[in-house]
Amino acid sequence: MERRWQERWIAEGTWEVDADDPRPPYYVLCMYPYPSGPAHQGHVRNYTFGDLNVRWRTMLGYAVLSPIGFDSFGLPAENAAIATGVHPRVFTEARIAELRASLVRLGAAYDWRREVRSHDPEYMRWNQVFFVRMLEAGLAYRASAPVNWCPGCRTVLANEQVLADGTCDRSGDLVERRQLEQWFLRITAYADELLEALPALDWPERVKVMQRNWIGRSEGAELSLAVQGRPELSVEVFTTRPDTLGGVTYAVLAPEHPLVGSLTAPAQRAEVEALVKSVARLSDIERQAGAGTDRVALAKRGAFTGAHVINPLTGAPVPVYVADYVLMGYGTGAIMAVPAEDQRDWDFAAAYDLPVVRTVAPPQAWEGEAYIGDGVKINSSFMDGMTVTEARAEAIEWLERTGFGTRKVNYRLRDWLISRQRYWGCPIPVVYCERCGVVPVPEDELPVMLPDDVEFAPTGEPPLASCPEFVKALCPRCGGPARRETDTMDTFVDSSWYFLRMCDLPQGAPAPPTAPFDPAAVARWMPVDTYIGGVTHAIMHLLYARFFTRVLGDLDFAPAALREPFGRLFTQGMIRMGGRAMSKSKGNVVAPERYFDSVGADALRVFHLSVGPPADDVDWTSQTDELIEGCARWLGRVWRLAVGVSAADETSDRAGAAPDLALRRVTHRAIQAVTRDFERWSYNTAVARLRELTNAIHAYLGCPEGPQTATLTEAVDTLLLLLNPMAPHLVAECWERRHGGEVSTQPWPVADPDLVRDDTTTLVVQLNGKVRDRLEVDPGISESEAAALALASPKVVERLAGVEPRRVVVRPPNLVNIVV
RNA sequence: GGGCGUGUGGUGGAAUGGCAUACACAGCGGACUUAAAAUCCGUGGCCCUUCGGGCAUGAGGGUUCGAGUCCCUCCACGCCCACCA
Repeated sequence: MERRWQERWIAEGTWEVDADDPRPPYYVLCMYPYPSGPAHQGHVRNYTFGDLNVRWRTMLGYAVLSPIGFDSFGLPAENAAIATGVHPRVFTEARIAELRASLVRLGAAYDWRREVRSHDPEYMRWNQVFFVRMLEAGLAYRASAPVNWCPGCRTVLANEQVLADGTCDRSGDLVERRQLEQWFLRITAYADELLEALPALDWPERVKVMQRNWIGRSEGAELSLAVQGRPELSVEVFTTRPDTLGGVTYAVLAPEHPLVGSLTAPAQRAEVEALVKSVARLSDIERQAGAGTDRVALAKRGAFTGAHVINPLTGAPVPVYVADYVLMGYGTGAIMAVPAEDQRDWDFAAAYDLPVVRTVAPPQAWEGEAYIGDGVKINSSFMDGMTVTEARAEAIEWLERTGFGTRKVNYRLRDWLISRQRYWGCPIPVVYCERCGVVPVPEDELPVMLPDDVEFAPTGEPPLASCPEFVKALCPRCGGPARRETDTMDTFVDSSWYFLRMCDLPQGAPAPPTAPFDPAAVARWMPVDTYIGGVTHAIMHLLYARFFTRVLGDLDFAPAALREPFGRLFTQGMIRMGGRAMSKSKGNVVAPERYFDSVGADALRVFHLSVGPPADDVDWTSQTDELIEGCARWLGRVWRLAVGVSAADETSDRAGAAPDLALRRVTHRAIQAVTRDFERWSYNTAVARLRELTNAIHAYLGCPEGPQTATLTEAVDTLLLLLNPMAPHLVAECWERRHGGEVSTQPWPVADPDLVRDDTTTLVVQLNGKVRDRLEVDPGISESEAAALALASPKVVERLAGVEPRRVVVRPPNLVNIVV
């Protein structure tokens, strides 16, 4: 039964919409999946929520754009090639076919003409065009940088792909640090805009907070510390507390800092070099192992350089140390240390016996060490007596006036490292010419395709380097011999603009397109109205996509006014089993296919909708199969009501009686409740309301007066319409049998306000906050009537026993609270 | 260490400051059946002497006529970030 509808929806193009559709546009999108094979429960959950929105918005009268695609580049395909020798393209396309089949079996409504696959040559071409244009615009650049090298994947990773414990988020190997020439995208140029646009987004607050923290804007000052006796040298430092200048008793360079060599005196050289060498060997996790107050560990990890810098406020020379608690990757890689007002500096100072000068008077009973709170400034020259806030502003002005420093905003956000030393990705379209240097491949020669004849086994060299025909190139500028770039792009580049491409018709467009997407189509559909995916993408994907959308607007590919790609974002919870995320790599997967075969896709969909709030995690337990069975049982009841209740059960010759009115009330209240629940992402309660409606219809069938056709038809039809976005196969079949035709474009039912309103309501009578009686009253009851009724209640009279109430709180028509 | 979130029956969960436990799963009882499955109906927090009461939303305070909901302290769990200067 489900298959028939799935085939029909595809054959008839039921879910295809075009840009000239007269209905108002609405764009529903689920994060496009990495094709790892047949769908897992996380996919089912995600695409069920998406499909519900597509079908519901369609019934509300929108032209709903519902595309799908596959994030088809990435490591697993390449690892499979290493393991089995199957080409990544062959492997990937087989996995896509499996996942696509699962999505079809789920009954999800897609416009398949818009399918995007990252590894399609046309998609690669535009990736590469964007890169070249960004290179021209100065938004892509090449730099030598300390990078995260994963020995298992034999590649460099983005900061975001290194987990908190210093391991690779894919292979779990301990990540090493290496210095390599890499390609970067200048996302930091957009840091402020990405930060400032956050508040206006209709996104979960915690995702916004994560983005805000990741961008990590902090205001302060950058200043130069003159090196004593070396007028040609100075140490640049960033601080958020310029007011604490008077407390600077030493300075610290990161071990990788370029000045370490020139500042270190001969007498200290051996010790400093030993420290630098030992730190270079450490992974991030080992480097952080002593973070906190472990002074023994700290004592091992710093060294005096022999040099001094001048404290600009006091004019006093202070020693310069090298220590690994200062990170080259943040700020300037050097700090002015204020032990009195920074706990890390305090710890280091204590370990190295360095002086502490307080510049903020701590509170009276202060027994702690560093004091970072507010207070009165001391030992701070012209700032003495000020508050910290005042002193901060004054200090910056003083720095700018004296030329020691400038106001500075610093970001935690780093530029986006996109180079990957892997095969199964989009090649970076540049060549290296002996004479001209870095030269982009001309746009009419794009895309640079991946050669098939390469060595996949890890060699330490990128796989593309193993193909001489690929590497050997002619310089587009001088025609001389050149070497082609052998790195490919981070796959997050692919996922940063696929939603724009989907506004067009990648699979149906007249070839060859002259643009990555039609700007008019983008203007019509974008931004995505409802974007649904896992919270795991809260930082990387969503931030990169926001950045890319802005860049493409600024480079005239997309409408310049389009800044934000995703207006409303919903992040669904994870599926867990045995306390851990359900995933293929952990081997705790319960495949959806077996439920498609047994209870059907509709029952599995309803399970995912009903099990709990969509944003919450779901625990897959021994009880889950019973819950899914329960969903299937309910759908069976609906089926029997819709197509099994014969005319003989109905009598149509009776005027509307009490049971009819009661059922009509339940029906119309269900419309109201389900509509509200859909708006607020509360699918579990929407299912509950529909089950109540089902129960009410059952009860109605058994009422003494007997069921009436009109009432019954309205209730069952409404049930079907409200259920359609959840269980579309069942409803499509029932609707066709009852009425003929397609249910998918039926209008969403509208509740009759007269039927939603009660003609009586329960008035709760409380005595000192405890419920003592319940009275059926008119909903329009007045305060005085309600109070009088409550006070007249026999149960109240008995308990009051003549005592005069001190106060009577009346909230008609729901509650009267009598206080004695 | 910082930030955010969660804690309600046997289980998943429901509840604009106003009837706590909707809806479901499991359980129990019944109808139908030779029997089972399926289906249908009923029951369903805990305690007390059943009438009727009393006590229950992680613990303890507070605000309020009234708190699962708001405020404070604490406990437990989860997630994100983390020598970020």
